[in-house]
Order: sequence, then C-alpha cells, then structure tokens
Amino acid sequence: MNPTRAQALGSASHNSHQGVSRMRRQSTAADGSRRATVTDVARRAGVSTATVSRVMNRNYPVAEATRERVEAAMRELGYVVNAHARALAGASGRTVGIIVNELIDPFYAYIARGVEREAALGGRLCLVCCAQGDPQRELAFVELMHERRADAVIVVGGSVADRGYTSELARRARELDAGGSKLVLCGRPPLGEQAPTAAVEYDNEGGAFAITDHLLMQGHERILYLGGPPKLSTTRDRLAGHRRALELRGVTPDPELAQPGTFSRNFGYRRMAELLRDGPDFTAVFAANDIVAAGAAQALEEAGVRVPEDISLVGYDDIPVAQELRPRLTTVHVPLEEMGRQAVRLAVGGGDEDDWREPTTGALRLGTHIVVRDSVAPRSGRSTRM
Amino acid sequence: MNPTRAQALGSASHNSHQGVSRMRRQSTAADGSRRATVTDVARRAGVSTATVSRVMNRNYPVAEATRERVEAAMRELGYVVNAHARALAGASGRTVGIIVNELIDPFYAYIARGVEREAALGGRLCLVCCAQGDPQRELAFVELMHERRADAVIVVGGSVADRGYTSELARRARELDAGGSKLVLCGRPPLGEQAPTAAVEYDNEGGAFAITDHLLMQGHERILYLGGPPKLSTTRDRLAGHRRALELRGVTPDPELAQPGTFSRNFGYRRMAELLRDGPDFTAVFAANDIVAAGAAQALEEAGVRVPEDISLVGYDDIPVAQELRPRLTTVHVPLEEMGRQAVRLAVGGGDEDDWREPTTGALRLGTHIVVRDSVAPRSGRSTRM
DNA sequence: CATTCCATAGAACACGCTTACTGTCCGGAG
DNA sequence: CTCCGGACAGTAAGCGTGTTCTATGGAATG
Repeated sequence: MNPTRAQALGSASHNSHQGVSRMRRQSTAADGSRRATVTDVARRAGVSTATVSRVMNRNYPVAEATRERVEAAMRELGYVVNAHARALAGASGRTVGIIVNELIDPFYAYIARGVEREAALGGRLCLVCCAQGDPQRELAFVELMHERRADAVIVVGGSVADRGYTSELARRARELDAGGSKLVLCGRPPLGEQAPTAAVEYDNEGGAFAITDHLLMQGHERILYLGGPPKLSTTRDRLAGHRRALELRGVTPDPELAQPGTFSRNFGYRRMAELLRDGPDFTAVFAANDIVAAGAAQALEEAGVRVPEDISLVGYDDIPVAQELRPRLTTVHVPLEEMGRQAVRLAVGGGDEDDWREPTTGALRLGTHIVVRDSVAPRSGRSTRM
Repeated sequence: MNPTRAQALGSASHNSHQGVSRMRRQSTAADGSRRATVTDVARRAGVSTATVSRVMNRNYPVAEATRERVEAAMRELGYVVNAHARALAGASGRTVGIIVNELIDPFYAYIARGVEREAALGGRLCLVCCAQGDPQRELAFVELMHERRADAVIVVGGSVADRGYTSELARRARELDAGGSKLVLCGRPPLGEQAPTAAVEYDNEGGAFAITDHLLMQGHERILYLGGPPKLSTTRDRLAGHRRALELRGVTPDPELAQPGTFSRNFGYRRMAELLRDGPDFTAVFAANDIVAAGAAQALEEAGVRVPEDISLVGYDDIPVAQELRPRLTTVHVPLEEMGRQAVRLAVGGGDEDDWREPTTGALRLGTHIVVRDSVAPRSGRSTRM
C-alpha cells in the first residue's frame, strides 16, 4: 500500500528517514527553545491546561481576569495551537481536500476557487492536489487526504469508466464515510448505489444539446465534434447531447464527424489543421471545450478560413479565454465556482447553525446555458466542400 | 486572536459548536464501527502496536511472516493511518502551505502548480489559500498554516510596504522558524534582517527594463504605463525598470504617462478607453501585466485603433492569454512554475538524500526575458496626437 | 554445556490538546 | 446559621502513533 502510493506520486522513498529528519528538526533550535505548548502557557499564567483550552475555545465560562492573564501569556510566549493535537483530541481537522487534474486549467481553477472560498467561510483550510489525469495518482491523493482526516474529499472532473478504478474509489468512499468524512464527486457521474458519496453535477448533456441546436438553427448540419478524451464521462455526455440534438432535427450523426482526442489546445490546433488540409466536409465545429476551441481557432486563422463567415465555431465551459478570442467565442456556460461551493456545502453543511440536515449521499445538478457571442453565423452555401 | 482571525476570514462563529459536531460525528456510525486504529490492527494480527508501526514505517526489522499478517489485518480492517497522531508523535506533517491572491489568476496558478508538483515529489500535500489581496487575510492564513505545522509557508505575490503589516509578518516568520518551519517569500522583497525567511524572486526590474528598451528601440518615446496597484512592490519594481530604461536613452519620464490602478482586465479596459477618448499622447502602452493588456487591447479595438500599426502594446508575465490575443502579445516571460518549485526546495530541501545543506534564509533570483510577438511595431509618425 | 549475540517483539511513555468529572468558594434562600 | 446552587478552576483520562528500553528465544561461539 505504501510503496504503491509512493510510486503513484513519483516520490522518492521518504518513509525511511522520517526518524532522522525529526532528529534534525529538534536539534534545529540551537537556543534550546521549542514551540510553546498549552502546558507552558498554563504555567506562565498560573492556571491549569484546562483553563487555557477553555480560553481558546470559548466553550466554558472563564473569569475575565483569568482570561486576560492567559491571553497575555499566550502572546508573550508566541503560542500557536497545534492543530494536530487538537484534531487528535477530538475536534475536526477543519480541512477539506480537493483533487483536480490541473490547477492552471481555468475549468478546475474556478471550481477550486469555489471550494476554497466556501471552505474558508467555515474556517477550514483546503488541501489541493493535481492528479494530472492519472487515476492512480488520484486514488493516492484520496488516501493521503483520508490520512489527514479531511472533512471532505472532493474529486473533480470527468472519470473513465474503468472497472477496477471505480471499485477502488468506491472502497475509499466507504472508508471515508465510516470515519465521518465524505467523498464528493464534482462534475462526474455517481459511483453506484453501494458507494456513500455526495455529488454535484452540471447539465453537461443539456448544454451540448442547446449549443448544437443553436448551430442547427443557423442551418449547420455537418458539425465536427472536436477533442475530449473519448472514454471520459465528460466527452460521453457532451457527445450524447450533441447527438440527441442532431437526431431531433432529423440529422443523422456521421461517425466521421466525431473526432475526440484530448482537452488540449495543441490537439485542437493540430487536428483541425489536418482536417482543413484534407478539405473540410463540415460547416461548423463544436470543440469539446474552450481550450480546444482556441487551438482550432488558430488553425482556422492560419489556413485563412474565416470564422464565422466560412466556418462557425463553438466551445464549452465559458472560461475567460472565450472572451479574448477573435471572434469572441460562443460557448456553454458552466457554473464552475458555484459547483465548488456546493460541493463543500454538501459535505460539511453551511458551516452555520442550519447544520442539522444530515448531508448524506446528497446529489445536486446545476444548470448550464449557452452564451452567444460572435463565432457563429448562418451557414453560407460556399462553406461546404470549399 | 481567535476572533480577529475569524473576522479576517469572514467566517461564521464556528468555535462554539465544535463539541456538538463531534458528537454527531461519532454517532454517525450507526453500526458502532469507527475507524480502525493501530491497536485494532495489532489485536487482529496478534502482535503489539509497536510492530504494526514498524511494518508501516519499514524502519526496523520485522519477520516476513509477521509483516504479512499485519498487512493482511490492515487490509481487512480498511486501516488508514491517522496523520494527526503521526505528526503529533514527532514526524513531520508533510505539508506545505501556499497563499496566493487568486487561484484563477494564471500568474498565481502557475506558481501554485510548481509548488504542488515539487511538494508531491517529496510526498507532501499542499494547503492552498486565497488572500484576495487582503493583508489581514494573508496573515490569518499564515497563522492557520502554522497551527497545522506546515513544513513551509509560501506567500506569493507583491506586497504593500505597510509598516504594521511587515512587522507582523516578520513576527510570524520568527515563530515559524522557532518551530522548524520556514516562511518563504515568493515574488516579493525580503522582510529585513531580523526575519528568518527564504525568498525566491524574479528579475522584475530587469524585465521591465528590457521590454521598455525594446519599445525605445522601435522609436517609441512616449510610453504609457498602465495598471498595477500603485503601492505594490511589483508595481514599484516594474516602474523602476521602466524608468531606468527611459533615462538611459535620455528620455525624461513624464508623470502623466504613469497610470497605475489595479491588475484587473476591467481596469485596463476602462482606463484605456478613457485615455483614448481624450486623444492619446503616447505611441506605446506598457501594461502592468498581460491581463491589463487584454483589457487595453479590447479598448483599443473598440476605438478602432490598430495594434501595432497605430499604437504598440506590451504586457508582463507571459501567461497563456498573451498567445490568444490578436495581435499576439509581446511580453516579459517570468519562470512562474520554476519559482514555485524553488520555493519549496528552498524550504524543505530536495526531498532526497542531498538534504544536508541547512536551508536557512536562502534567497534566489530567477531571470526574466522578453518574448517578442506581434504587438509592437516601429513608431509611425501618424500615431502621435492622432 | 555455558555464554554471547542477533533477530524480533512487547511494554510503556511521550507528543499537545480536549473534556468529563471533581472540587472549591461564594452569595442567597430557607 | 445551614444548605444549596452557580461560577470557576483543577485533575486526569484519553485521542492514535512513534520510539526507547527491555525481554525472549535460538543460533553461534567458546
């Protein structure tokens, strides 16, 4: 278990010399000073440790004069409470964990922001990890956060429907739940009935439906779907919405027009450049997300294809880059920050008094809507088979 | 101390019902099951707790047969070590903290990525907080991280030269240091001699000098400096480099051309729109960062001013948006991710055996360089006083 | 066969804090 | 004057691990 995890994180073997590092740490304080403890504060203030604790936690009456003496002692000693000891003694660790693919991807960054802000409202701190799309890393981080007794562990983003991975994650969910923590799925489908998780999703399929319909209304029938890992739940849902819209308008989906790949700008650029070289057989492009759209836009630009006059282009997610592209990108807005907020609320309650509803296995689905900008135009005759 | 912090984080009073929330937590496990402990594992495997500990940490010989029995017991019980207890018993918490202004700002996101990755290499987890530009929030977060005994607390981004704030942060630095942790300043000037900190900076002044010189070489002499909080160290340094370049070429800086404000896109847009309305008295714009540049670019576009033919535009930071703007933005590259990595290395060592150098009060300065794209052109006669 | 040594394993304490349980002292009610 | 309850404060028992010190059995040595 341990070696597996270390491997998944690509870490050097660090278990072996915890002892030595501790030795060094202790001897670091050359002047013999260590951190002040409750005992030190109590001694200095002439009270018992219990009283010091009560002063800090304000959960028991303490005489004003005593309080002041204790607070003075804390100040003079530079006392800082040890959260580990506190957590061990029974209080919550006041920590939530979030695992994303990439911090620099605005999709995840906005969700992380929501999580961080909502957590801070409850006086909680936020453990953030990047799994970089590797399920093994993700599992390893879930475990690490469980070790730290995070109140909630939030895993963000689409998931692959791998059998072993799913059952492994379900096991972690049960273990977390048994300890009073919660695994929260954010932007991905539930794990099945036997896994006690909370979930906050967004209407992925509906957004794809809506924006495809938007293209159809403009006369586009041959729409290229570009990018997104083919086995990811996110891609599956977006493609599903896309196809449903096509079929509803009586357009038969052409397998040739589904070109999944990755969520990277680079993929959008390269694949689009290739397709343009062959002579495009489509009048519109539905990029799997805005980042892919940015790459595609560059390829179109370099090929001298005008957007939207020659080819229309849409994205998904509505991250800031959508407003910087020229033409500005029509896309699907996803309430990313709100998802993050709801994820922690679902797991730890509002942080306020209204904390009574048992937040068990809650599920939540937020709406999406399309944002019309300048990258879509009615289909022009000339654009097909240029 | 406590109320102050709660206030700074805008949190509801959460200290009062820690007790009740704990009660609920315990009673949550309706089947009476709690988390398995070392004692449980030991009992099940028929060994002592010491042996279980030794199996986990591999720091003491254990017979193969015993090891297997213990590992089986751990698996069957779904045992997950309690990091709080472990940290309390002496081991490092294996945590680093990072405090940024905004997670969704790529400047900070890249640094955070570097921190996270380097931390993960050492098997450490990452506490991430957003101070949102509020020094009080920042101090509160430093304290919370100290409570958690983070191996390092990394504060990122420019700082205001406020007397009280600086001394307060210096005090935190000393307290952290006394406990064997380290405060790391990332992208901001040192605190002074009596504060034991590490620091990783980048050549802010030099980058501003270089890109200003680049504009001068193209014949621009009236250069607008746009955005950036006026009292922030970042702004101070960038302006200093800018002015040094001007003076070196014999151009007298015009106070009218320094228009600080904020680092927001919105500021860049609005201020630039206003200035264009008055009739611009400059031929080039040096935006305080790429985000401000994006806003300025939009204002220029809407005013029908061509970039770079009529007015040249440069930014700072070289975040991805610089490549999406049209024309693509000439800017100053800052090694953001590397800064993050170095920040944790400085504080906790490489994580490998070469850990022997005492990482005390280290300082590091990384280079910057300009990236020439398409947003600068030689000054044209027509562009002045259009 | 007695002695020494090594490989294991256990007992017990320390880590810093919270909290249930026990006082103690006081004023006011009976 | 006695008794009782409220307001404080102290004692001590954990919380779950790591680590030191000690103990045991068998192998190796004399």
